[in-house]
Amino acid sequence: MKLPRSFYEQTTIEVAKQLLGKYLVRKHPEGNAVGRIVETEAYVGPQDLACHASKGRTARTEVMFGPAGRAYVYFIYGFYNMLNLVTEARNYPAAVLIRAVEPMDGIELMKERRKSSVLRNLASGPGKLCQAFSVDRTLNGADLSGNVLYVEDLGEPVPKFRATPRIGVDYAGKWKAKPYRFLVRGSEFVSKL
DNA sequence: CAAGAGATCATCT
DNA sequence: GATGATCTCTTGA
Repeated sequence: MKLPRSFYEQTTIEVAKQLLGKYLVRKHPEGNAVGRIVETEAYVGPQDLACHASKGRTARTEVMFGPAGRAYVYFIYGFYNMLNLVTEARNYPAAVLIRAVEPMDGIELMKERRKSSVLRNLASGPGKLCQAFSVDRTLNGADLSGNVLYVEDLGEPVPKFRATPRIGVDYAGKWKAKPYRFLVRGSEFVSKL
């Protein structure tokens, strides 16, 4: 079943952990894409210096202040989109970054979009994943209870995982060391160990 | 292989 | 005007 809004209203850390092993589904006219989530990061609120919303409420961060269960997609480094899922209560800005998935369905389409035939290289990183799944800013604010982008729960238990500091947030002071990155143990589809 | 640079633009100062 | 929740390619050992 499709994860309901109430799922995303849990604490961000909890959502980030529980998303592991669930299935990210992207419906698209070209064809659908499905991947098993193997890596996430939690951005836990306004006090978290790694979280964009720590800079305040702006046009860009507005979505994170909205209700849980929507997509927060932003563009970075002039090249890449990042896909996040908004968590917690309205007016509390927090989200989970989807960092990597294991391709399950729509693999040919992903290979085309990524211009790579190496399975492990299709969605093993937040920028790659967005390319493979054709996620861009037109999906910013998209409701995850809709039929374009959502997460499917097949009732499987959350796989064994481990936690590390988040990637690429050296500027975040004491927050950079927090173990808010979660990876499925043993998966070869994560962005890096 | 590991390390480093370059690409390129929306967003905020 | 600076900078970033990245990726890819090149370099050199």
